[in-house]
Amino acid sequence: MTSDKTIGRLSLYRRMLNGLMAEGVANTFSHQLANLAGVTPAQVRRDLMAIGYSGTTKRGYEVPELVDSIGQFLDVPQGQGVALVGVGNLGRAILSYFAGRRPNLSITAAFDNDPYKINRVLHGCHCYGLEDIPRVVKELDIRVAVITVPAAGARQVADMLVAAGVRGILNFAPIRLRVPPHTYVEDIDMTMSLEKVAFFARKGSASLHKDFQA
Amino acid sequence: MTSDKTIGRLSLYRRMLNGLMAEGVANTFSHQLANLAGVTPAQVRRDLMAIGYSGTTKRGYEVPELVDSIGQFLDVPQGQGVALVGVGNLGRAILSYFAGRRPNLSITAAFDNDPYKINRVLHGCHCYGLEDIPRVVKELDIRVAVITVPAAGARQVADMLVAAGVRGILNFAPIRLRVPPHTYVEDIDMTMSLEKVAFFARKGSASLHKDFQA
DNA sequence: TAGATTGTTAATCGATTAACAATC
DNA sequence: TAGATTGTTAATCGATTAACAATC
Repeated sequence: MTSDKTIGRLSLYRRMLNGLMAEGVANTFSHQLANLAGVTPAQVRRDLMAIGYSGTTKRGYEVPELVDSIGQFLDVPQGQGVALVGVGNLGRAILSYFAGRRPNLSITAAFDNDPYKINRVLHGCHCYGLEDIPRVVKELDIRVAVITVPAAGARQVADMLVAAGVRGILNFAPIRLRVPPHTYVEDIDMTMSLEKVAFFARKGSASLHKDFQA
Repeated sequence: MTSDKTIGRLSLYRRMLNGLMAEGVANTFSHQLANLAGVTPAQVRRDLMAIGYSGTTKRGYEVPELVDSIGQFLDVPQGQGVALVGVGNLGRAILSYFAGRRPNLSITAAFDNDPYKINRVLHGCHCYGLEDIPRVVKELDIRVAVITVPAAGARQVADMLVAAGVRGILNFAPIRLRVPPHTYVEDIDMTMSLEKVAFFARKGSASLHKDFQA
């Protein structure tokens, strides 16, 4: 019963811990990790408790062990393939963004309906036609997809992906996808986000970011 | 005391209403709008109540009037300028994404430290050097910025923007910015989002998207 | 009127925070 | 031990939902 938000924070914690490891830090305390991730120490402890990792009162949390524990909890056992549909400006930017970033979670197939893009390799990723979605998704056993097509085509693409076996979608199209139960959709709505920022920039709301501890 | 989430939903409602207007629909009911936006009818009514727009029991909400009301609530009186810092793959994709989309909220200045990009025009937007941030932000009276630089440079960029007068930041860098109070930061963390999707795709969580009403 | 809808309050739900005993 | 930290429960907080009177 791990919540959506908990999973997001675990992803953050791991990133911070990787940063600490790179600096050669061997152990950390909940308040240090909390400060890096921007949450409360109690939150950190609750989240780590949820994945069954225990610290000690002396040293807190062992950084390499904790990274490992989070990985065991979050990651697919063997590297998960990801599909990206819609190789426009945004799609290409995302291909490049994820290229070689997380070997465990890399985009392994791209799809577009532009004949000039089909059968080319972009950022190390082969581009197929949309009609190849059923075949390629099944062949590569892809369960996760990113949708970066315009709103008008997003629903049809989502239907094809789900029919081919995709169970999680990161959706950049500004439209609500209709998916069957047990299919997870995460929306990134850049227009909505920018409008929110503009609103609060004008209204002077309190910061979303809590103040840091000195 | 309008919450973060309410503002986001208002942005969604407006988009749905614009779609309805394009179809020539003159009035709508809370349950119809709720179905389009993926929230409950009660939620829609509460949100619209918050901006002071009233429907009638006979016709529900007048679409054009409501679009206007939301605009008056959300939008800056005269078009707000937006700065974008970091004209890499992602930055260029976002420039293109917002180019001409919302005339009321368009990116009016881009910044990068690459000499090959400086003084060029990309997607209709002039690119300046990072050192021009203080001057240009003040000259154009920019209050909103998008950060698409790598994590290593994001904090420094945010500090420059805030010092120059920016009060809202849409941050794509995977790092927590440290901003003074009354500065609003909205993070879009694509790596975290994709990890969440991969997790729930594997674990088979219930869909984030509630089932639609038939 | 009857029926559907709105505006608004009360109840519910879930997540976060605060508090504190247990531990080293 | 004393002091700082962890694990865990209880209290709090805020947002969402349910319920219902008022309205046309």
